[in-house]
Amino acid sequence: MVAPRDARRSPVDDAASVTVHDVAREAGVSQSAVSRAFTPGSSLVADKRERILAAAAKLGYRPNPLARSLIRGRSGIVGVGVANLANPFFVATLQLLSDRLDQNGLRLMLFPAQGEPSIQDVLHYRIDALVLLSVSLSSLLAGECRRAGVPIILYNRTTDQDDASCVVGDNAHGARAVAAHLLGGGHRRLAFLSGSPDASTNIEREAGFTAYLAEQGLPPPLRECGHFAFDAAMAATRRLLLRPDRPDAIFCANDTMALAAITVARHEFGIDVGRDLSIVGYDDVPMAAWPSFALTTYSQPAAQMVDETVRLIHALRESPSNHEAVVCPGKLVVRGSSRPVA
Amino acid sequence: MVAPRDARRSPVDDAASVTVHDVAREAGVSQSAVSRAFTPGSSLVADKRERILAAAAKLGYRPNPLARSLIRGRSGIVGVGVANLANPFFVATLQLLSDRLDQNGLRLMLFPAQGEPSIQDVLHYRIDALVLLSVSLSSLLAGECRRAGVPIILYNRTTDQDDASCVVGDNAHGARAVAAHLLGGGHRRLAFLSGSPDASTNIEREAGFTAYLAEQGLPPPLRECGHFAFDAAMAATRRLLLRPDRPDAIFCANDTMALAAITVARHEFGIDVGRDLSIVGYDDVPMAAWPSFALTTYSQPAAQMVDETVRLIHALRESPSNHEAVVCPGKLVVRGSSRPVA
DNA sequence: CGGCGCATTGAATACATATTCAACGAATTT
DNA sequence: AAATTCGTTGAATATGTATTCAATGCGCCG
Repeated sequence: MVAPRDARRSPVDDAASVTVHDVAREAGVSQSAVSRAFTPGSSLVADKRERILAAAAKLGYRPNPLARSLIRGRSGIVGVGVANLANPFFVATLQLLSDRLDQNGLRLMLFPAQGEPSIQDVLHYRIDALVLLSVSLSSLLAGECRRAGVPIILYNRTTDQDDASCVVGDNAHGARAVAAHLLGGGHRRLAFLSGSPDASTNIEREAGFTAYLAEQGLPPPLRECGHFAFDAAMAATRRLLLRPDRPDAIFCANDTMALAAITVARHEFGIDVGRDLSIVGYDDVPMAAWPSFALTTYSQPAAQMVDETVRLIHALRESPSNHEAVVCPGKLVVRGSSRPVA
Repeated sequence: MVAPRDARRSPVDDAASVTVHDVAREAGVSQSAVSRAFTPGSSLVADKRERILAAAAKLGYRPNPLARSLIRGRSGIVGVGVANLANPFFVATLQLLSDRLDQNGLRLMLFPAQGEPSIQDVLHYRIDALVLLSVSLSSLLAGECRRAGVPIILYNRTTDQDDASCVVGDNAHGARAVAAHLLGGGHRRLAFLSGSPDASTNIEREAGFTAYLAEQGLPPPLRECGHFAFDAAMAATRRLLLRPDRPDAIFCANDTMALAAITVARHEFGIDVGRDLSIVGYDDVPMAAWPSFALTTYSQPAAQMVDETVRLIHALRESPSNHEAVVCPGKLVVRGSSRPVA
C-alpha cells in the first residue's frame, strides 16, 4: 500500500503522460485537490489552487480528456454529420462551426452522414450534441439519440418530429422576396429550379415562391429538378431553356444550381444573363459575388446560424429535451444576374 | 461483495449505457469473456464468442470507445488540422479523408490549425495521428507530438525536419510541365503568381518553373504574390497586367488564384483569356472544369493522396518513428485558358 | 500412464480522472 | 462559552473496458 504507483513511476518519461498523481506529489497535495483545481466552481482555497496550477504548468500537465469524459458522462465533443461538401454554403458553415466550437472549448468530430453505423459509433463518445448539416433525420436515428441522451440539432433542415432542435434560414421570407424582386423586374414567365424534392428547405422555398405568385394572380412556375447539384442543375436548365415557352426568369433553390444555370444559359444558349434572362440563387456563397457570375441571391446568415447552433448546444446541455426551432432571417442581395426592378 | 453492481442495475434504463457486465450476465459468462469477444485475435472458443455476440446484439451493446481508448492508450481518432477551407482542393481532400477514415473505422477530429492551444488538447485524446492539411509545422508542435508519441502527417507540405511524414504532389514535375506547355504555346513573357512565399508547396513550384525556364535560356518570370487567396490574387494580377512589359502568360501557384486572375483579366482588362493571355493553375479543383473558366491546370490526385495518407496512418501505428515522404505525381490538364501548343 | 505444454477462462488490476463521504477546523450564532 | 454551520480536505469509490495473472482442464508425447 506504500508505493504501488511509485513503482510505475520510473519508466514514465518515455510517454508524455503526466497524471494528476504526478502533480499532486509535486504540489504536496492530494489527487482530489488537483482534480478540483481544474474544475471551476469546486471548493479549494485560492493559494492552494494557484500552487497546484503552478506545479501543473511546470510538469506540463493537462487533464486527460478521455478519463474526464468517461467519468463525467459527457465528452465536450460535438458530432457533425455532413452529407456532401460540394455546396460552398456548408463549407463556410463548417469552417465557422469549427472556429466557434474551438473557442468554446468543444471538439468537433466530423463524419460522413451516409453510413448510419458510423453515427452509432459517434454517439457512444457521449457527445454533447449531434449537428446534422442539411441532412434529413430518420426516425430511427432520432430514437437512437433519444435513448443515448444526445440532443440533435438540424442545421438548414426542419423536421415534423419534436425530438430535435433546428436552425434554419427564413425560407418563406426569402422565397417571397425573390418572387417580389423578379415580378418587380417585369418578369412573368417564371421557373423554379428545385433541389431535392423532399428536403424541407426545398419545400419551403418552393412553397413561398409559388404562394407569392398566386397572390399576384400568376400561375405556378415552370419546374425542373436539379437536386441541389451542379451537374443535375445544368441538365435541368437545358430542359427549361429548350421549352417553347422558355422562362424569362429562373429561381434556383441554391447558389450551386444558379451558377450551373448561368453557365448553361451563357455558354450553351448564348443568352445574356441579367438582360434576356434573370437568374436568382439562394445562400450567397462567396462565388456569387465573383464578377464572372454576379449572382443575385438571398443571403443566408451563416455566421449567425452557427452562433445560434452553438448557443443551442449549451442550452441543450442544461435541459436536453427542451428543443427549439430557430429561424434566422437573411436578405436579398441584388447583383447583375437579374434585371433590376423597373 | 454479492451484488454491488445489481444495486445500480435498476435505474439504468434511462440512459442507453449497456455495459460489458450486462452482456456478461445475459450470456452467463465473465466480463473478461465479453471483452475478448470484441477483441479480434483474443483467445475464446467460437461458440462462446457467438453466444456473447448474440447477447450483445440483443441488448444493443457496443464497447464504450472512451473506456477502450483510455486503457488501450490509443483512441482510433485522427486529428485533422486545416488552416482554411477557402481552397476547394482542401475541401475535396477533407471530404475524401472523412470517407476513407470512416471506412477504416477511424474517427476524424477537426480543429482550426490557427490556435496551437487547441492542438495541445487534441493531442491528449491519444490520437492515432495528426494530419495537417497544408499547414506548416512549427518545431514546437513537432516536439509536443514526439513527446506525446503522436505521429504527424503533413499533407501538401514538406518539412526539413525528419520527425514527420508527408504526402505531397510532384511539384517539381508539375511546374516543369506547366512551363513546357506555356513555352510550347509560344509564350515568352512569363509571370509567376506566387502563394505564401514560405510554403514548401509554393517554393517547389516556383523553383521548378524557374529552373525549366533557365534551362531554355529564359530569364526568371515576373513575380507577384497572391498568398494562395482569391482577393490577394486579384490585386496581384492587376499589378502584373498594369506593367509596361505585360506578361503573356501567368502560372498561378494554385487554382483559386488562377480563377481570380482570369476574373481580373477578363472583367477589368477586357482580355480574351486563352488568346491574348494564357493563365494556368494548379490543383484541378472542380470549378476549373466549368466552362466559365476552362482553366488549364496541373491536376493533383487528391484521392490517391488521401489513400496514401490513410496507409501511412496504419503504418505509423506499427512503427511510429518510421517516417515516409510520399510523392504522388499528377498530370497536366489542358483547357481553354491557355493557348495550345503550336 | 504420467508429465508437459497449451488453449481457455475468471478474478483482479490498471487506465486517469471526478465526485461522494466523512472528518476536521474555523467562524459564527445563541 | 457552547453549539452549530460551513468551507476545505483527503480517502475511497466510480466510470467501462483491456489485459495480466493464475488456475483449470485438455490433448499429446514420451
